[in-house]
Amino acid sequence: MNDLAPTSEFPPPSANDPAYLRGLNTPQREAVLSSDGPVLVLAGAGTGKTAALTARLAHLIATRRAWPSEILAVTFTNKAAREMRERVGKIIGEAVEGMPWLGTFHSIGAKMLRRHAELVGLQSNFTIIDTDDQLRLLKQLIQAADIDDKRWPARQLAGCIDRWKNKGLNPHELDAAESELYANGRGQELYTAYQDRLKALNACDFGDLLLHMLTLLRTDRAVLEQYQQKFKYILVDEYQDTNSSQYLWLRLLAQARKNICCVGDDDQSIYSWRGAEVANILRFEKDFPGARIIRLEQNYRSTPHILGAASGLIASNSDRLGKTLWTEVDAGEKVRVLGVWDGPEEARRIGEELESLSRRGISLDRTAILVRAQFQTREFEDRFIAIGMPYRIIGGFRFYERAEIRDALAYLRVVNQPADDLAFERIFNTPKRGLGDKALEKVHRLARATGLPLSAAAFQILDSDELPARARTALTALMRGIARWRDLLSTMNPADLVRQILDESGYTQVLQAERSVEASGRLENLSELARAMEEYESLGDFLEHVSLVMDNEASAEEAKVTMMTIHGAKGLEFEHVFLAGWEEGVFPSQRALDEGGMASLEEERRLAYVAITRARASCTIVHAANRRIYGQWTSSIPSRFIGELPAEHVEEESSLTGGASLWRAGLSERDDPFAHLARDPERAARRGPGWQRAAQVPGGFNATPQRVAEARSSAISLGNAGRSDVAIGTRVFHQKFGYGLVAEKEGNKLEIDFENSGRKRVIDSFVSLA
DNA sequence: GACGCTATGATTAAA
DNA sequence: TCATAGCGTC
Repeated sequence: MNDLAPTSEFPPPSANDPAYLRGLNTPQREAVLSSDGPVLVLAGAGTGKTAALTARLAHLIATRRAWPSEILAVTFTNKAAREMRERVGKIIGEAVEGMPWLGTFHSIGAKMLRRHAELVGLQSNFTIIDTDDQLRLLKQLIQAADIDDKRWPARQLAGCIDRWKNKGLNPHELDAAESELYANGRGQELYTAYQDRLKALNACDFGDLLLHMLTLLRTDRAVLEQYQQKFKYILVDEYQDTNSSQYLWLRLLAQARKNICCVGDDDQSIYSWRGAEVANILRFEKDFPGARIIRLEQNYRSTPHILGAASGLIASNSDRLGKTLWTEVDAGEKVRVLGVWDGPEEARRIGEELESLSRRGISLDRTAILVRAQFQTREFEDRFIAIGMPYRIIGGFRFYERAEIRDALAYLRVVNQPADDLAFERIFNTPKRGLGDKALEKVHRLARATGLPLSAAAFQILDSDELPARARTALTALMRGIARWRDLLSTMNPADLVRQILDESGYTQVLQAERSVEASGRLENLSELARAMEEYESLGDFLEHVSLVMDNEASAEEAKVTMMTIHGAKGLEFEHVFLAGWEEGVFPSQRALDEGGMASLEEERRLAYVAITRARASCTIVHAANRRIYGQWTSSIPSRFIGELPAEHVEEESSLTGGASLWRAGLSERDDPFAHLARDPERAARRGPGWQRAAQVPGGFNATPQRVAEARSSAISLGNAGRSDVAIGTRVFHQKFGYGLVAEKEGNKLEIDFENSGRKRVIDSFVSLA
């Protein structure tokens, strides 16, 4: 147990203590006051980690050890960053405004990268593409490489690339085994092509924000030293979630001064599947010899039974740094384990419990239902709609992922960054303006032939007869718009600009004409977007913000029960928590077990630990004997995690004859709840990784990066000299118009007298010598 | 180019 | 079961 005696080297609490130290316990004080040298704070769930962290920041600034601008403080989510900024602001006041380096790994990476973009072959106004753009781009590359995208889906390649970037590997640094992960060893080739393409588009994906910076810090001594000098103190939240790339990045930055403080909890590491390495936390002492390790173990959140149940469960894991959570609170309910017949009953029972809590005057805002996977929320939705139980589901679509928002952003991106081909493709025929695949293909061909971005090629193609009259009219209107909007960019504020764009592009009109509830919701979202933009001075600022930060704030009107995944609940707490679907196959997830074996089981167990420790006053675990999975009724057995809860902290209840304890005794791992899948050989065959093996058609893809070209805002020729093998009088052939003689030549634009179609204006890259 | 059918596959998720 | 992506037809 902890004692109240102060650590000898630090002064004991006194009345003269600055405000930020008051109310902290001994280890928390230690975490705040041990400002110099490497420190690892192992902070258990609910142990006042954020309080200690913010106090530490305040302490560094108050004691003049560093200016706010000399502290690097990184978090994983915007929410955490915002919260820290707010709390530090409360302590140190205005000075928090001067903390430019408090943010997420990605926002800080982006900020640094914009300063040094040219060193990695980008311009500082590079676009940050999201996963949607990424997939479309990869799809194109996969097709260009003649790979069957059925066998080797773009998603999978995206997953590999993500993985490589998480590990800090550039394309040339992949070994054969990594490259083997995609298309029989063509992973490296595709990764290279992808990176080249991104550079040509003057774009980055999320992983690049870290990887490019890491590469720079590794290879450019001047840049590294600059930042090592700048950051006197480094602070890292949720250290157990760092991936290799982030780890290496931190280690380089911290190497000079070694004033690094990492806060984390190995028991709450639940993101290994997205590249997090618990090993980072385990090897901290090796990386920074003499590091001070501080444990925060006093829990201010949960009752002893809840802590006891959670601690007992996590004790089954191996390789823990080990912490013993304790609390001064001494009363409280046991964790309740409830066995029900099936999914609908689970929803019914939890609904009743919530109603009863509500009747006892407990706000539904303080309750939550946590699930392993999003699909489990459906059962509850059905029930709650029926009984009128107010609920909110966290997760799913975010604001900027909505189609209309992405469309609007695509317009802005094209205006802001002419080389953004992905955005241009998106708006090309949105709203529908009669420009189909054929027209896009033409523009593509010209862009490829000239090395211009799509929007520049589109301007050019208007001066020719390549497009049918209708398409040309439509494209002319679009391009005139783009030119106009680009002109307005410097004079008009971004909010007004987006309104004008939506208006003039016909986007608003189409939605207004629809007159559906959906459409009006979209219009609503778009005006919300414009409103959000009013805070920004330049479009560039806004786009940076939106790609990294924007998320939808939950509206707080009526009290509602919250439904979300356990992953989503990490870092949150609720008075009363319901944990649904604790059955083998659902939780622990069969899929995780199949893929990762023992390591995954332990991660699932940590997930269970996170789930239980979200609860302050009560925690109810529910398991159903029958559940419909993918439309098939499946009988299931209670999760092994239920059996691992220490009996003295648990109270069982069952609506079934025989009781839940019956199952607990005998049935453990022998039943496969997904056995029905195995009985259906055709379905089962599709589950295995066997389909990944297949011969690939070899094909060459030209990986040479295109040069990033600025498009002009008018349709004049870009000074292109045109082909030298074509002159007036040359006989040429054109796909659509046939044979003809060149009559006029101006740059790359030709006027040709065609034998059958008369005189036409065409662009030289569309003709061949006859 | 729009619509409708069929095949397919299906955690967790931040920036 | 259910959502979606891709394909084929009008």
